[in-house]
Amino acid sequence: MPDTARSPAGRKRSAEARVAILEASLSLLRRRSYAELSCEAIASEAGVGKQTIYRWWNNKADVVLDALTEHARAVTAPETGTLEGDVRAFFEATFRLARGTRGTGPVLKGLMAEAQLDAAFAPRFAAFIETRRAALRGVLARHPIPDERELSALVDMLFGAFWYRLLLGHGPLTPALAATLGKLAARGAGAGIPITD
Amino acid sequence: MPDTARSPAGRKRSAEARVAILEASLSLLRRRSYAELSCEAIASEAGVGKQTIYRWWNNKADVVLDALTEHARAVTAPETGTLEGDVRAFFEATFRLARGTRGTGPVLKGLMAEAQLDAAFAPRFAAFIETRRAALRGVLARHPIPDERELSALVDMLFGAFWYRLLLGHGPLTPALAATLGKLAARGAGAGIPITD
Amino acid sequence: MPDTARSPAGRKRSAEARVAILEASLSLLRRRSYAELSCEAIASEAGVGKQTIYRWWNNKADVVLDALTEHARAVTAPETGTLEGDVRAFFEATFRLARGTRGTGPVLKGLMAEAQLDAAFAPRFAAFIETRRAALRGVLARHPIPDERELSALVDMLFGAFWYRLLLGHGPLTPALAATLGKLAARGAGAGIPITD
Amino acid sequence: MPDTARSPAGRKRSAEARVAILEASLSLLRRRSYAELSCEAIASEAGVGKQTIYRWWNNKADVVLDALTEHARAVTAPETGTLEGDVRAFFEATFRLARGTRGTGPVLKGLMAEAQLDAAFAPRFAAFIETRRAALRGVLARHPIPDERELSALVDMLFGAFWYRLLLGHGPLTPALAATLGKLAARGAGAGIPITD
DNA sequence: AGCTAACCGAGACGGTACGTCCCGTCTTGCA
DNA sequence: TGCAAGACGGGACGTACCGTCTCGGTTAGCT
Repeated sequence: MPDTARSPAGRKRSAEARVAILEASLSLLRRRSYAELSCEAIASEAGVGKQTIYRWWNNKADVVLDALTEHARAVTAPETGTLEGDVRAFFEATFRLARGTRGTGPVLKGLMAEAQLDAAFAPRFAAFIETRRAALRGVLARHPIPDERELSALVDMLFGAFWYRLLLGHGPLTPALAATLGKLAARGAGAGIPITD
Repeated sequence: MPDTARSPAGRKRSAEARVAILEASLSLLRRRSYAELSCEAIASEAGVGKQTIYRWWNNKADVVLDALTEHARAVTAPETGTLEGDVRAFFEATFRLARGTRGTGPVLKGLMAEAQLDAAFAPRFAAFIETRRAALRGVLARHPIPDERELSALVDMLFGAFWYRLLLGHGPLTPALAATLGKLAARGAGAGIPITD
Repeated sequence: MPDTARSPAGRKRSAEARVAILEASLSLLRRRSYAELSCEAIASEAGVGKQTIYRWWNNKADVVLDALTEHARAVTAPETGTLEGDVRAFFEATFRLARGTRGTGPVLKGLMAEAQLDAAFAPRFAAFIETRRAALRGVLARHPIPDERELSALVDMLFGAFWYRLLLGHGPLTPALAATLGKLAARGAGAGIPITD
Repeated sequence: MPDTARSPAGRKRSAEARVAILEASLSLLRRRSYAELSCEAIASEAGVGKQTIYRWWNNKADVVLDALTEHARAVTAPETGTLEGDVRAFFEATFRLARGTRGTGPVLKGLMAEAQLDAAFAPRFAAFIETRRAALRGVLARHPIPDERELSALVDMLFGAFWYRLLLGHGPLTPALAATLGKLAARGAGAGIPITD
């Protein structure tokens, strides 16, 4: 008995409506801030009923996260041979995306904000974030890191610096910062240094 | 001519109303989340007209930041003699506050969220954050750090790790993490290592 | 091609909400004065969102006028054979309604007040008033009135006396007054008198 | 000792403040409607504290009634020899005032409205109105009117017509109307007609 | 070919909070 | 004590969105 899952009766989900909603979200986010976005505005912009949004998503954060994931390219970190170079390259790419043409940075900030205010959204956003953390872990794993606890802390420090600057805006996300992060990461990982703990 | 600064005409600001509002905010935050807080509820809880809130603050974020600043003890970082120890002590104290009895952590998350959504609030929150960054810089300044750029990045990495974990909640803010941060900071600062840049 | 008038899209107006609002208005007006009435109280009493009121009416005056029109019985003026008798009967009925059980008088006063304070409401109230004026004109038209100008003035004098007493309250709206109005109207209409203008 | 009434201690009432308030009211009423008037605006316009208004008046209606009484000329009705002529002259003057340069009409409408909404103001406004009614009674008293009840009704009909048109605005307050009122009043008073009641 | 269920757009619904306006009262310091 | 200034507790305003619900109409797969 291969498959008892009956194909559900009734009309199928409209692909047109789905992409219209996702694109309307991004289109509105180009014109106004995340805070000014509303599900009503998305529905209106997309030429779609509000129910069609709430049928498939929970709220605007959910929609935007979906839209972002859809359009987001994975940050590709070329292998440079050294941990310093790999980290530097990873964050140069990350920073470029955050500063990017379509203003991914502001949207990320909005989603992070929503994750703080909406307990139901938090795990969904955390899952999205986890993919990025995993990517950085993958980069660091190319090189010997003595301790799991230190590796975890290092990932948090590196991404933390990124988010901290992104959210507070007290300093720019420049290639120079990426370089410095690479250098400090290399030292912190104890590249070539006997750990004397 | 002693002082030409005339005392402004009219009734003085009521200190009772001010503290009633600040305490009502904190009282409500003990019972419900920051997202569920509203200016109307604060006014009602404080037995105060809404206008009295809007006369002196812009929104709930402003009120809560004020209340938090009022009640916040400065994180005291004892001198331990080593950079590692100082950083470790600083973040042990910081983590303790964030986990603290009155739930400072969730409130900080709410304020950070608000700073992302309300452009007018962002600089006020950034100023609050800046006092904490300055404190950490003061701690690091006890020890030789070669480069201003690296110092700045190190501060962002350390506080970034704190905020990153606080906001995402993927890992705990334990003394063990504080210890690891101290260790990595010491290495990153190049303690005893010739910088070969 | 029978009918191109498409039914408008979307959910239909709720008849329950409409009558709940109108009845809540009247219910509240039985307990408190028109001035003390508020749209918020109506919404609360009716178990309805405020927006549902503002979607279909402009303010409380609009709602109350609607409610009044809904429940108002047309004043029926029996034919008595003479102008004096007809006018007398008309105003006996009118006075009875104004003194009436459900306190139509106070509500009329409130609406008249609103018409003075709200330029947008004035024409709606005037239209309501016009139906009453037309009724009286109909009564007078049963009898020969020499001049349109005098007819118009007579109508204004008769209704004016009613409103003047209703609004100022310096004299009662008794059947005796209705009788006197009938008598004066008959004389003013020049019953049996050659007009020598 | 005839008078123990001590002259009250403290500063005397400021005449400047009083006239400033009354003139500010009229000045504002020239620019905006009665409904848009507020005590706060009067105080601001007069350069006066709000308390100074509330010390001597109850609300804006009280102030405006005072200002109106202050500036109002009594309507003078010349004796013409006939009841018709006297009434006509009286209402020509009355209409002229209502249409007048400073827009007395709209202000009267506002006060009448207020009298409906504010039970405390109603008797004060009624007293003001009574002076006008007494004036018209005086005019009619020059001529023989058979019955007190009819005299009273006639006054209400005449003033009623005036107020009815003023409040509803369905017809103009022209000299022609004054003439018609005079004519109908004369007939109603039974000028030369044997009352056969 | 019809049935039926789920989809779709539109938009009204009950509800919450917003930020503003004005009320009438009170406090403050000066005249 | 009066006065200008203006903060205070309070109440209602009219608006914006929330997330849910009804409409009438459309689009499939299953009988």
